[in-house]
Amino acid sequence: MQNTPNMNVTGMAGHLIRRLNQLSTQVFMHRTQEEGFDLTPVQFAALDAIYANPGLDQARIAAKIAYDKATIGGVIDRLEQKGFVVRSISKSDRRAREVRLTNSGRKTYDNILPIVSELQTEILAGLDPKQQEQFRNLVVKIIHAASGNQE
Amino acid sequence: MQNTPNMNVTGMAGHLIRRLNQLSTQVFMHRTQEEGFDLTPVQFAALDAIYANPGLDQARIAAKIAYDKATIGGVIDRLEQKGFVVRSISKSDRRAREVRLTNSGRKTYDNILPIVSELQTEILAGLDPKQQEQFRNLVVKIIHAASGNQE
DNA sequence: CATAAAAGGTATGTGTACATACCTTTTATG
DNA sequence: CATAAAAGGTATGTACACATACCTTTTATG
Repeated sequence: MQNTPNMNVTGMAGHLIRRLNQLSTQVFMHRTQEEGFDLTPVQFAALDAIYANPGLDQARIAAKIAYDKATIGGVIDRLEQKGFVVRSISKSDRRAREVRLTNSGRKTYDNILPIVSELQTEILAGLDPKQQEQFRNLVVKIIHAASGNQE
Repeated sequence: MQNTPNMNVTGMAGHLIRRLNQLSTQVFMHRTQEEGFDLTPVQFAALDAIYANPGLDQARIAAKIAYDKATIGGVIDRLEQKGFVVRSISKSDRRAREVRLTNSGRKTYDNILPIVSELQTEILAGLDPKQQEQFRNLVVKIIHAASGNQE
């Protein structure tokens, strides 16, 4: 299946990637809801970044998980509504909002993390362990090539 | 990088896939806009499905490109506003809306297809041709495993 | 053939995703 | 040190993405 001008759209990388993302999101939502959680993949990613870096401001959170600052604003809004984080104005920079987990947020994160870790394998269920490893390596290579980036 | 409970979120499959999709969408939008087109990846996918199957109804289009019928409704709305497609009530089933390309839609599709084909390689720029092939094969395997599906 | 179930679409609501514009605050520059 | 440029956030607008509810029409079943 070469990427010639004759290739069907459904065989193109972009289309396959979109479907992969659909699949990934669906597995995440179904599995976590089954366990009684109410978090989206993005909300979980933000929670993770804040857990690892208490007091991080929104711009830094956005950069860490590769998001637009406008998007992250809304995500933090919803995490705040759910009582998982609190925002406070930074003393060193009055423009910045520092974000921290509440006890509820920390507890939720601790409880959901093993489930999220586990469901990663479910997303890649079509691949054996060696292929899963291969897949991850290829994706990391693609992402790194596309942007001089962080992690 | 095994997927252990200790794995960082940014190394998890779900997160990598989300970033891949971001990248893919960005390349699509930037390249096609550079060439003067105003189409999203989803709009292009719909256009392709209609091009290949004139008179297809919305439910069938949605199934072909793996979308929710509610989402496809909006996508077709916008393609109609741009003058690329027309909708008509099916004679054999008055619930169904048959969708067809206009001359403008056909011309736009013909002109944008080579650009979209080309940009697929740009998305996977970090991989050599053999790895790109490997990547596509792995993704197809994942998607097929996740759903008894069409193509 | 009457009625229930199913299917095609639209409407509504939530949540990304991001561009652009805007306001405030900070930093850089002359 | 005044002012411009840059950075942090919010607001607004467009476009997915999908769940749920709802209406209409078709199909299945007794």
